[in-house]
Amino acid sequence: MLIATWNVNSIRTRLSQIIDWINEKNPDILCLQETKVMDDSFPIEPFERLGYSVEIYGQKSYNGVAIISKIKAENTKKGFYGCINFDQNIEMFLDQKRIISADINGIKFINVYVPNGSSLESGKFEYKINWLSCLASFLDEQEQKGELICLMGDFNIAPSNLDIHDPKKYEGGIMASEIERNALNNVLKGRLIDTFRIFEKDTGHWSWWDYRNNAYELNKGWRIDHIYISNELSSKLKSCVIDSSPRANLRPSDHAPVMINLDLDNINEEFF
DNA sequence: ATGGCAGAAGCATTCTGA
Repeated sequence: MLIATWNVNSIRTRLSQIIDWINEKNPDILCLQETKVMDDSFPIEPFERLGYSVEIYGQKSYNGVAIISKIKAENTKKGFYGCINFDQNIEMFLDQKRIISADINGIKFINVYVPNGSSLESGKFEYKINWLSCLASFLDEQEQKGELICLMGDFNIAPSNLDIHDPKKYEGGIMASEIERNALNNVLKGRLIDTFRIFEKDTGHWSWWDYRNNAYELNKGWRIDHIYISNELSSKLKSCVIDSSPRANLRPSDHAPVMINLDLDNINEEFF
């Protein structure tokens, strides 16, 4: 089962590139971020023609997430719905459409677009840390229910300095601060593993390159798009790759898709 | 410290992103 995540930076601008990529890779599940469109304007038909069903949670201009899947998703939840462990006011998170989750093949897929945070001094940074705290509560609830998890998306955090092309320049700053890394680790809590790092221990692998300063041509990137899975699924994990090729397209997204291969053939016998 | 590049909204320019 091929499972992918891709921040496409506008579904409408990137539609033909996404369709081309689906035809090439044939993913079973594709989670999108930054669709930047309201639900009634989301181009569902091109995906349905290819045999996919589509779950969307969008808004005008900003944010927006979607789950495209061959097997129809069930129990779709949009936003921090049912976040009973969270003692803060979640009202502040309702206007930004950044999380959608659904059950497919006995696994809860959680697709996130984590706020960028702008800079450590910004109010947006506080929002980012609070948002991650709410995500941690959301994950706690799933764990209490015994769910098998695949948490994926654009996290806007480089988990370590190996994930930054120039750590001396950027460490401690936005996307590379201890505060953000601690907040991310509080989501993962050792129960979720970074699938990319199972296969690749070295630096030099990026999922995002700034549009500016010729960053892609100079290969000055960051690894901020991640796929995490429950420890219990680790024996099913066959690969994790970043496909940087779409970043070389004309009018590309600034992010590249990340994809795992999960062998779920016998999962029902094993877990249920 | 700032801007650089890109997309959306909407029609000049601003806001936002990372």
